[in-house]
Amino acid sequence: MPVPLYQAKADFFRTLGHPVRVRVLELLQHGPLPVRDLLAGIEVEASNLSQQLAVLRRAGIVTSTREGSTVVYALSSNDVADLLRAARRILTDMIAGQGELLAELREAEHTRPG
Amino acid sequence: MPVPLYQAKADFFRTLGHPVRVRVLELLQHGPLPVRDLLAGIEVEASNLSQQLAVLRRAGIVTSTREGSTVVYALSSNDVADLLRAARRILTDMIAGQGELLAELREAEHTRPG
DNA sequence: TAGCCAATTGAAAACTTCTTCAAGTCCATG
DNA sequence: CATGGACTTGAAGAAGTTTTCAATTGGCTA
Repeated sequence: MPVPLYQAKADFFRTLGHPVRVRVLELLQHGPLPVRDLLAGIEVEASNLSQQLAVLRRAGIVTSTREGSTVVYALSSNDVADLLRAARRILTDMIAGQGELLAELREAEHTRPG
Repeated sequence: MPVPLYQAKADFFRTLGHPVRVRVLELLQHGPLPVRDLLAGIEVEASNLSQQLAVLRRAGIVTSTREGSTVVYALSSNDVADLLRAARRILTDMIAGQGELLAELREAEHTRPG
C-alpha cells in the first residue's frame, strides 16, 4: 500500500516550505558545497542550519558526504533545479499580476465612480 | 522593501504543502471547476475544503467567482501546472531511486560480508 | 591523547497550522 | 418573505514545526 501520490507531493512541498531550506537548494543548484559555504551564504546559526539540512536529507532531496573534517552537500536530483525555476516563474507572474492590480486600484482612486 | 524572494518562495511552497490543496490544484489543472465538483473529487468535509481553498486564494494561487448559487475556482496562472509536472518528475525519480536502494539492500542481505 | 574546529543531535519552549463544529452569508425558489 | 442548498467563516483545541541551547561526535594536529 503506497503512500498516495498527492500525499507524497504535499510532503515534498512542505519540505521546501522554509526560507533556509530554499536558500540551501538555491546555493546547491550550481554544484555541491561544504556546510561552511552554506553557512557563509545564509544568515542562520550553525545548529539551525544543521536542523534544516537534516530535514532535506530525511526527505531525500539532498545528500551529504564527509570529506575529512568537513561535510559536503549536493542536490540528489538535477530536477530540483527545474522545480525552483518553475517556482520562480510563477512567483514572478504573480508579483507582476499584483503590480497590475495595484495600478488598477490606483487608477480607480482617481476615476472613482460617483 | 520587498519580501526577499527566497521567503516568498518558501511561503509559496508551504502553501502547496497540504494533501487537500495539492488535490485541488491537480483537479483544476484541466480547467475551472465548481466547489461541488472539487468536493466530489476529494475526501474531505465541505468546511475543511473551504478552509483549504481560502489558503490557496489568500496566496493568490487560485481565483474564485460566484456564478448564481455556486462558486467556481480556477488556477490563476497556467504555470502552476508546469510546477506540478516538475514535482511529479522529481518524486518519480526519488521513488525509483528508493526502489534501487531497496534492491541493493535486499542483495546485501544475501551476500552479507563476514 | 588533549585540545580544537566542524558539524550534528536531543530536548524544551515558542510558535504555526490543521481539524472540527456551530453559526453565518448569499442566492434561488416555493 | 420563509425555506433550503451551497459555500464560507470564526474560534478553540489538537497536532505539528521551528528555534534555541547545551551536549555530542568525528577528525585533525600539536
